[in-house]
Amino acid sequence: METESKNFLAFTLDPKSGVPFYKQIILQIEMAIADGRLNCGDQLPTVRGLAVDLQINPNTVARAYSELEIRGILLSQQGSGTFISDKKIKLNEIERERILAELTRTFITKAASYGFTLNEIINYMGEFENETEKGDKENDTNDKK
Amino acid sequence: METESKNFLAFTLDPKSGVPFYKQIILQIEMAIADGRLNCGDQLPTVRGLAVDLQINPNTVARAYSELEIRGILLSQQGSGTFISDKKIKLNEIERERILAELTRTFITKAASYGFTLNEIINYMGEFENETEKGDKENDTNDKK
Amino acid sequence: METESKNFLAFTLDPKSGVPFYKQIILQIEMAIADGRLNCGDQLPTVRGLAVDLQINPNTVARAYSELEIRGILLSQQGSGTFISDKKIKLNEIERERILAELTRTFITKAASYGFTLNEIINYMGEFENETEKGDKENDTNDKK
Amino acid sequence: METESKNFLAFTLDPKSGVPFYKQIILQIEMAIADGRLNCGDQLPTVRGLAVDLQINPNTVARAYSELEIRGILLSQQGSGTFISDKKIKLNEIERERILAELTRTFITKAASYGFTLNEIINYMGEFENETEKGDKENDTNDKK
DNA sequence: GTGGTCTAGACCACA
DNA sequence: GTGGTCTAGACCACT
Repeated sequence: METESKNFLAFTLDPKSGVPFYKQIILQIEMAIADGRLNCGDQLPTVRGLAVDLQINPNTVARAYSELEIRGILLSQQGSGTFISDKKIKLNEIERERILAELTRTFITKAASYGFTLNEIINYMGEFENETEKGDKENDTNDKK
Repeated sequence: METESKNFLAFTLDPKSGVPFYKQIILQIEMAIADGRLNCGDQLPTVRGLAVDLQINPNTVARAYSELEIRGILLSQQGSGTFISDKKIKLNEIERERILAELTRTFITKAASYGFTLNEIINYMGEFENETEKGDKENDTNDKK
Repeated sequence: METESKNFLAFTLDPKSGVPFYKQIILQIEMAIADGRLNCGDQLPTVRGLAVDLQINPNTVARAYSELEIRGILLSQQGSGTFISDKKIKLNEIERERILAELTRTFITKAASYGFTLNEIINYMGEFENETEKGDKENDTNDKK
Repeated sequence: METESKNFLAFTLDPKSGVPFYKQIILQIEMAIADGRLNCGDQLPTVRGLAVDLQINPNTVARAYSELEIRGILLSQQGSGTFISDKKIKLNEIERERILAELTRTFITKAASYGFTLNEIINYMGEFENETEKGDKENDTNDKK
């Protein structure tokens, strides 16, 4: 359950997380706006298209979009699509950290259940970073041409 | 809504959080295992005892214990109590590495959907580690005096 | 106390067996998966529907489904229903063999404690296979006419 | 949780089976008498000894023994121990098959949850038999000297 | 409509 | 004393 749109925006849904699908979509759109991956005027995937990509009920996508529209974050224009409005998202650091903490906690306890210690996990993440840096540089090179 | 056992194991419930009671109990047990406050063979509070302490229905505690038992983390025995399972994870190094890689990849992908960068994640995990260490040191200090 | 779904999936409960209702449901779902009557993505009867059919409390059905969900065999989604999980087991051949060997060894040791010989076990498994085949053929015949 | 006595009698307890410990012990003693591994006059392990071996409460072993004594299958003699009586065990084939069916069903559904098919399992058991035959012959040779 | 959570209270079986 | 099972019924949230 993962999809990548034109705008380097990847939605992922986790059915096991307990968080309802529509809330997962809302959160990911908000975060994308907050950190600049989505900007004022950008078009969002269509309700139907995103529903197909994520293999969920279109009503669920519609609910996420409509809630964001009510809050003034999205603008739906009949016939042309759904767009990011100019309203600023005020995602305070506390909220951001709460989400990261939740994801991290889940990850650590799951790894711990396989017998990995906190130290082991962090060390591995360090190696992971190094490997990925190499990959990133290669990508950078490709982008520059 | 708070209770403290002999081993510095305190359960607290936050009714306002929106997180179901039984999940809050599960999370606290998982974290206690992950950071070593609970170890193989340790006995947990009794279902009824914890229910009284937390002022909730015994069924709710039983549900939390039961989920952890299904997942192989606890072992309940009629008449004697509920204990941390001593499941020995027999994995060779290659399999261990493969599992950790898989868990990490999934975690990072999911975090990326919310706009967190790899650097941000690793930094946070560092803080995460420090917090746990701090807690341990405070306990050590208290214990020694 | 018997119900039959569209796909030749019949649940029956035996109150005299001493086996808890929720476990009887679990066993029947497991067997239906093992012999192919239930496949990835198939929807199960609704909690309330099955409860009415079996004339038991919906909580009892929910408990059975919930245990199977925790074990990763089912996936429940609020508002849409309960489905057979499409978990893809990614194991290479070596790991597969290791797991089967481990399971088999444990099974044979346990059976030996009850005085069953390896030959006896293998013969029984043969009959077990034949029974399932017979059932399948009967269904095939019924389907074709 | 496994122990082997002098009489080629191995007790195994499965805490996850749901069958109470005392019943597992009773069943295994009955089966051992029925198939000749235990004979009239044979001494059983002491209550304490078996409890230590199986890492369970002595009361549990005592309960199993006392239930068998009430049924005339065991005889306890103050100060000397517990012995098999001359009472015949009438374990009909139906009961025996029921136990084997239960063990087999559990084994098969567990293996199925790892993606093994019934055929695959049975084939593997065949190979397993061949390997073990070799081992048995070696043992036979050793025994003859 | 679907499943999820929680309560209250009963009864059973094991150690 | 311990945990296990089941019911009845309420209320909530998601699709």
